[in-house]
Amino acid sequence: MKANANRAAAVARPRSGIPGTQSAPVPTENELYGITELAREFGISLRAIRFYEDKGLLAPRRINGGRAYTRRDRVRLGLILRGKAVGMSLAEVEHILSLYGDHGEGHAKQLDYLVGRIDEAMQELDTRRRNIEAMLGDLADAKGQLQRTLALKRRVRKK
Amino acid sequence: MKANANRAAAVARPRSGIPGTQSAPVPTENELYGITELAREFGISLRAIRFYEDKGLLAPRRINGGRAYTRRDRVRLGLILRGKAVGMSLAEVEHILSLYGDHGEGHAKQLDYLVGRIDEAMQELDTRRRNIEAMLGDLADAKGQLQRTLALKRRVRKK
DNA sequence: CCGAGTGCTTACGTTAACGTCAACAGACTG
DNA sequence: CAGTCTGTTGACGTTAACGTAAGCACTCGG
Repeated sequence: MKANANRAAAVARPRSGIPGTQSAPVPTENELYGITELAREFGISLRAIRFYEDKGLLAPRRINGGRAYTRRDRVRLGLILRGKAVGMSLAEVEHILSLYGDHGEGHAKQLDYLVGRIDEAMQELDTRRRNIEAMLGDLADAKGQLQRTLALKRRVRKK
Repeated sequence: MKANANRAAAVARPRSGIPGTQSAPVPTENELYGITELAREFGISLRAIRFYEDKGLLAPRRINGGRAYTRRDRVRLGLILRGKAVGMSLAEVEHILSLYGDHGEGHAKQLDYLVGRIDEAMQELDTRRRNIEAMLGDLADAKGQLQRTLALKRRVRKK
């Protein structure tokens, strides 16, 4: 267990890796996470995380053979899981993730295209939301009907 | 093609089945549908519909060996597909469908229980909806950022 | 130096949700 | 009466999304 914490810290903080080699202080964007750390945080298996990587949804750097995730990776993982919770396939999630990239350099044409894709994605999500709202409405109806039946039963019984 | 329409009608309307045998006019709840009819209407395959039946989500009566679906079946099929669109598994859909049943006879205890289940289902759906709204928000952010970048590019170019 | 703990890769197994294919039955249609 | 259409029942194939297991590497505390 002690080794556990140490190991995790070793992956998380390069400064405790090989002393001297990683002395260059990267200005921003530090904070690396280990795979178990992320797995625990999000309540999923290591296997699942590696699977997402196989599918190209994550691309952690390698430190000493082990995977090291940045904050950005962490955010992406969150988006992946949220996408799944929303009922999207990993392929769809990948598609949406591509809309978040570092397109700071893209040509205007490409950026326009991206905006279009985002609009599409938003419309699909909206459709999904409407479906959910329809189901919620139906369930509310069913519930109301049940409760009316219940009220009748109770009234009869009281008499 | 003519045979098609005739066949479909034969399944849909018992009066053109075996003349004389089906002369008793059922008061309400007529209108039967054939499997291809439903498949076309909902844009799914026959195989899928039969599959849902295997899974216990549909239980059409049999007329002459063929499946005959009532309006109620049609509604259920709609719910199934909507459930799927919402990201539910068939098992979850089945669970929800059970909340719509003809519980006109149930004991008050059971009806109470049902109301509870419905509430649960509604809460889960609400969670899903919130997730979708979060994604929509994220996408809107991404879009806004893109558009600002675009505006800058255009302004520079105009100069 | 060794065993525990963590991680990596490879490969095979599994479940859900169908699709595809084959072979066949009944009923019109011409 | 042969052909076409619609429908039925298996059996097998497929894709997605992992789970499980095996075997090896590394690293740290004792």
